[in-house]
Amino acid sequence: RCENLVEVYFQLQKQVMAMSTEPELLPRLLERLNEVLSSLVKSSFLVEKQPPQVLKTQTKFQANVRFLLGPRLLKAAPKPYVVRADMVTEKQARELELSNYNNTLSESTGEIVHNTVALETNPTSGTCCANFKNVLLKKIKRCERKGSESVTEEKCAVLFSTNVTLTPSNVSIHLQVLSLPIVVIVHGNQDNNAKATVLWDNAFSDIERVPFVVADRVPWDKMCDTLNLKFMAEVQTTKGLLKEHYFFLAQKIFNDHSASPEDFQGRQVSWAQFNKEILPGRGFTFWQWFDGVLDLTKRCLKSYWSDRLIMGFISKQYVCKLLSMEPDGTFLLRFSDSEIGGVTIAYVIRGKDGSSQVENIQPFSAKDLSIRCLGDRIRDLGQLRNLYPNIPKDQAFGSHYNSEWGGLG
Amino acid sequence: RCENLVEVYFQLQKQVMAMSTEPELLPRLLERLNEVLSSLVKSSFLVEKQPPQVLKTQTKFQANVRFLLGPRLLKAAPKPYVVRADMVTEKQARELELSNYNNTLSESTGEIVHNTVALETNPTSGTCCANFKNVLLKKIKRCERKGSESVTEEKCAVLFSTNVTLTPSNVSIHLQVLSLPIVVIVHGNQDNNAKATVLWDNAFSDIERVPFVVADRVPWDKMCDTLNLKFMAEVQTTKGLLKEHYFFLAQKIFNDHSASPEDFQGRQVSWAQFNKEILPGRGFTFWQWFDGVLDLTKRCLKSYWSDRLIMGFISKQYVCKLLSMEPDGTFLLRFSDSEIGGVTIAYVIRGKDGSSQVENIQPFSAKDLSIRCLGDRIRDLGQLRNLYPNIPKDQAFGSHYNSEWGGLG
DNA sequence: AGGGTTTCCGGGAAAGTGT
DNA sequence: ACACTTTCCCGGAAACCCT
Repeated sequence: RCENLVEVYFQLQKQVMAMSTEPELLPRLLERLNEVLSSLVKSSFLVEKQPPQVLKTQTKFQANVRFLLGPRLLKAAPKPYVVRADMVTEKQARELELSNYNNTLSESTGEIVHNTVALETNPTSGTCCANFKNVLLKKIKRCERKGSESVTEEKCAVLFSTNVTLTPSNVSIHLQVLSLPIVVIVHGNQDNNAKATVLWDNAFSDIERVPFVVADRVPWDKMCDTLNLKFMAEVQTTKGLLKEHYFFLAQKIFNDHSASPEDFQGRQVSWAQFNKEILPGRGFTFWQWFDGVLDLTKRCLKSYWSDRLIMGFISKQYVCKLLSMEPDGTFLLRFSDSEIGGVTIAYVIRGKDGSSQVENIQPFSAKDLSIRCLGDRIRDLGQLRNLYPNIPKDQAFGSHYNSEWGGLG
Repeated sequence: RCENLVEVYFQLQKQVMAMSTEPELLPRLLERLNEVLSSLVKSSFLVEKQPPQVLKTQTKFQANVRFLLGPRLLKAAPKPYVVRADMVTEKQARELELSNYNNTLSESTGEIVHNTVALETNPTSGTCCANFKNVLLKKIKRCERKGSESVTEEKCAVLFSTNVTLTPSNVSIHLQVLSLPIVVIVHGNQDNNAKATVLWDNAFSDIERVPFVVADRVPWDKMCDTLNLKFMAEVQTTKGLLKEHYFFLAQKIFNDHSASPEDFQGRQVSWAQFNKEILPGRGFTFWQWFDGVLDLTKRCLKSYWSDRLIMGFISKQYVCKLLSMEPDGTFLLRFSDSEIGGVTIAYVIRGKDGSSQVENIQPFSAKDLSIRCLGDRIRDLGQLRNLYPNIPKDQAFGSHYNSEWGGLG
């Protein structure tokens, strides 16, 4: 608790003042003490509630900053101090960081409506906060972009700043703190790509860094962890991704279908592979596809996934190999490769002569599944008998059956 | 062409000036002439393109005012004159009218963005206009409303105003003109009711009136004409409403099922009956229902209506009487009474014993018909044979058949 | 509690912009 | 021509407001 540190400071100050026996040392000691105090005070000004890291213009959002030492150092403020929130570019953030937050901002990169809020000490909780509700970014001024950079790769931040005068010492001090990096969008169709930028940044940036540099390529292992955590967080499940899933994802993102799982271990994956390059023969990037899966699973398949009824991340070819050796009507579920946010059923038809043919049903989208849920659709399809490897479908999906046909236009 | 009048004025002025033989009369004559000029000039400032009479906040709209005498009287304007557009309440409009447009506006009842536009003379067309594109009403300040009045009954207007200095005489003059009355809405769900207010006002207001008074009740005959004109304009058809339709509508709006068509002729219908009172047992007013029919017909039934295949405005009871005397499979189309914007098929089933039963199919909405059109739906239904009175359905609807079953998820 | 009124905002459609 | 980016705006949902 940093308030204790302040107490230590004041005790030290007293001691130094008392120590008037060595007058030529005193000024230097005091100066040093003041520096320490200033740095301590500045670092106790924090963003308690971050603004959304994907921020849409013309859409209200919330944020909250807290001055930990406020209750101690602003005891009898004559008029309430006001905290400003301003949009700053990555470049501006970097300059601020370089100046050790001693510069002040010249101009912001986007107008925030209702961007000043009083810094108030709540007497009951003893916290000193400025609570931004109903803040709204009206318009964003984009930076110069070089080459293939898209606006959803551009990071900016909200700078919270205020001037306060500390009560006992009467020292005036300029407090500033940056939010986490933010990607500003103007329409929902940019949400995907903005999320990719934020995910990459959050996962792979060093804690101490020049804002907002981040590696351009990272070990595939780390990417796997990130995707796994994201999947579990987004879908709200405790069942994470498995080794075979990672293998499939590696094949997809590296577009390499000959390497072994071990080969992928040591590989590096680039930002371009993650969300710039179009997957061969598809109209979307790896992340756009993966995010589609996240969305579909979150919305319609959470319980199925958590019951491990969805193999999901597996290639059509491999499914074909697996199923062709199984009895008639064996099926499994995989995410569509060709369609964003689709899940498809693969099943085997085995002739009396022992010949086998693997069929893939036209993928279901979240919209389809909101009309009739997956369980019911599986029940409807007579050609499906056993979930791979060998679970009778009624046993596997029985608890997900919802309604007989009828009802629902 | 009022420019001629100006010429007459200038000639008169010259003559009067020349007529210095009677010096004591001169000042009075001149004064009178100036009055005439002023009134002439003022009345040549017109709204060429009216703003929408149902105006939604936060939605761009256009308008255009024209100063007919501009090209004649503003020949060498030093700097361009600017026309303002301001929202005024009905009360303010009335006060302006009373002052004969000599007052100036103190405050508007809603902020219009980009509300000043230059009054420019187009050299090629020789017109002097101020063209408001990209105007937008940001917010509306509602008036005090008494009792049961709804915001969609509130009329306001746009006041266009400017100050110009006439070139030859160097007289400065304040030009003002009001738009037609406007109902301001904030959401599409108010559109219905706003349209009712506007329709009533446009149809039943006197040309000369205090803004914006209008009768509270009007002869049913006039209402019929109005509904008919509205129907034809909205649906874009040359086939209007028929006597029997009016009779049915009268029964509905007056909630009187015993009166004869002649009885209704002389009746008065009130605004309340038109769009305030809820139809008994329904959740909507007469106009809301009628507007639903307009919308449905415009969007999905235009050609059917124009081919007179839709009886439409007819009561369930009367249909029952008609059909019960017809052979099996005789059907007709009527607008649903219970559902806004629905069309239903009534048909007769006749048993071998001669007994007959009239059935009504669940009404189709515009959404239903956009999925599969009415013609196809009639084709699908095997129990339908002949359109009342006696046209084989393939003959009546054949040209409206569109697709066999299949296609379309 | 319920209807009238307004705000919020997702997402389709179209316009604008750069290449 | 095309893809990226933004604006416009409909209409569902929720909040707000007034009984």
